[in-house]
Amino acid sequence: MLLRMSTLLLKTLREELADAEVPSHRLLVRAGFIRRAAPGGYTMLPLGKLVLDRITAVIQEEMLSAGGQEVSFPALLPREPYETSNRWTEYGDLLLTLKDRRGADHLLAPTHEEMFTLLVQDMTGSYRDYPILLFQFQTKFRDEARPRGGLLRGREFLMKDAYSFDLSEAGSIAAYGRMRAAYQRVFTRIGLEHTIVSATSGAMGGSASEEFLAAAEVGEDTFVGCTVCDHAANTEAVTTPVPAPVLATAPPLEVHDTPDTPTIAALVELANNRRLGGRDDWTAADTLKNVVVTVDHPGRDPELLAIGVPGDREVDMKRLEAALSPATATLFDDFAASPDLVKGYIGPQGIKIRYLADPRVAPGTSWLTGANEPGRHATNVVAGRDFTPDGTIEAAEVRAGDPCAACGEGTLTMRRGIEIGHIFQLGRRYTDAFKVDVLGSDGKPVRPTMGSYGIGVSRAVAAVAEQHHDDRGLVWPAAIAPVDVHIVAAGKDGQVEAALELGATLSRSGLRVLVDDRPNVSAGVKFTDAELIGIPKAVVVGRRLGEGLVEIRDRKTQERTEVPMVDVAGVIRADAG
RNA sequence: CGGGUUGUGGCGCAGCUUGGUCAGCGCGCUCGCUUUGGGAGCGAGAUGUCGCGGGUUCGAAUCCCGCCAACCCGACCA
Repeated sequence: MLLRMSTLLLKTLREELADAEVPSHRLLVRAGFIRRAAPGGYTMLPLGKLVLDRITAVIQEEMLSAGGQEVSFPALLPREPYETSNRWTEYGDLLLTLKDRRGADHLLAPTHEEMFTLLVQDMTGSYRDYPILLFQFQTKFRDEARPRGGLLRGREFLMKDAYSFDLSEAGSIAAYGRMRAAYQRVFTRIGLEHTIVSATSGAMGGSASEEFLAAAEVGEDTFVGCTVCDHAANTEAVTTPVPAPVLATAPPLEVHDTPDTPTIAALVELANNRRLGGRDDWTAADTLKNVVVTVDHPGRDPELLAIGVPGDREVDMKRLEAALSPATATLFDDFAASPDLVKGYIGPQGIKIRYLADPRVAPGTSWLTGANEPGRHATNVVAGRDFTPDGTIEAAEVRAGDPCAACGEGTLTMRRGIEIGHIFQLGRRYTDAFKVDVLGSDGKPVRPTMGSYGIGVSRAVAAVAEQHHDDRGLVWPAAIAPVDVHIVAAGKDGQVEAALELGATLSRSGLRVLVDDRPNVSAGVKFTDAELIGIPKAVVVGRRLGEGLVEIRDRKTQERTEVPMVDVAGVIRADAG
């Protein structure tokens, strides 16, 4: 393959786009890989399409060698299957729906669990047909409230989704393991430094769930690692170690007048000033903060729910929603309408609504909390004695330095990442919904269990750009660079002709080649563009052409070496992906 | 969904306060000549429904109303 810059649909921008913030977005636009075409929708220009296709090829290769079979479903689907699985409502506003000319409801699919399940139901009937692993590349649609970051979060994006169907739990776990390994190979091959973290499965439903996060400052996911063990988790999935049971030796509950203390800070200050309970060492962590939220279950009436967390912590709404999924939660503030709930002075004792507590609010722990009367708080409020939560919930914010639940020794560190892959065991959620049964070897019906495995392909382009750039531009990993070598004709005197000739030679030897043969463009411009575009190797055909020498530049290391023209293919090939 | 900021040639911006040679600048683009190893020089050009709709006015990029879009922030605590 040989591309000539003089004819390539490419326009690099000298100046920054005004509204591009994140590095990948800025650079991909400036270097001429993508262009915005719609809110949350991007056109892949020739260079961008080449990268996308190379990533696609890597994924396809690994999926096939993991035993996958490729199919392709429509993106435009009727409502019924999603009605059956309940996702028409559960997916909420994120689902991009439309009506056809007859008024019938359709959707532009956000993922394709339903269609894969129906296909397998349609085409299998016997245990002999299993196990099955299917995958596709497909444009997915989500009606994002706020697309951002260019390719990082769009309303339309390319995704590889795969689904495994097994008749045994062991088979399903094995499929999960194979896909997990395949994903590691994919991300390693395309040059993404990634961490596998425990996750929640969200609106897709399911149990065991892990995310592949590419570390990047602009990532929307926060994940934790452990200083001692190799535990890693999305903050949404972090579990809080339950403190050792405390003997219930606390003195009886006592109510105090605590005027003007609607906030934890004011309460702690007053408690110390007045030596509440004979102490002057109260801290926010001794208090129990009770937050009321309105929970919206899809297709059901909203419910009021109180959440109890130690007073030194905020409620993390993302963690809360993950814990309540598929329901969504909003902070409740209509206290005028609920006289039972005294804003700023809520306590769990005798509360009339459902009450879920942080795991730290373990039986036997004693708290300073609201007395459910204006201007009054209670001390020695003991969990399990003075109140019993309706359950525990992981909704409190996670902080660096929190103890690790996995090993019990280390503490948590926090980083940000881009979700580039998500794998989870779906179980029978969809095979149940569609009543998929096949005949087992014993003649009895068996219901397949599923796994679901997704990779954001277009997002991966941006993730790679986030991880591989410098102040001059992009620095593509060799395995997915749009081409292997960028030949720059630096000057005059037949250098363009020589560059094209060299390009043709390299191309015949199987390399992907881009030749900057633009006439009347100065060498400086060509060098700057080459660095912006970020091809791993550049070959400069320039002033020593007469001696048969050209310069090879490594984009990443900036290293320059002069080599005889005849050796170029060998040197490039040694490093090409 | 809320808040903030912004919409003026392909890109980046000025002009708006105080309505009337305000349709302007830089980059890019076209043509010619020169130049050619680090975003070249000179000369000559082309490109605008000033986001959209309505209103005020003799006259609107500029003032008023409505809408749309983009970007950023927040999805905020007892």
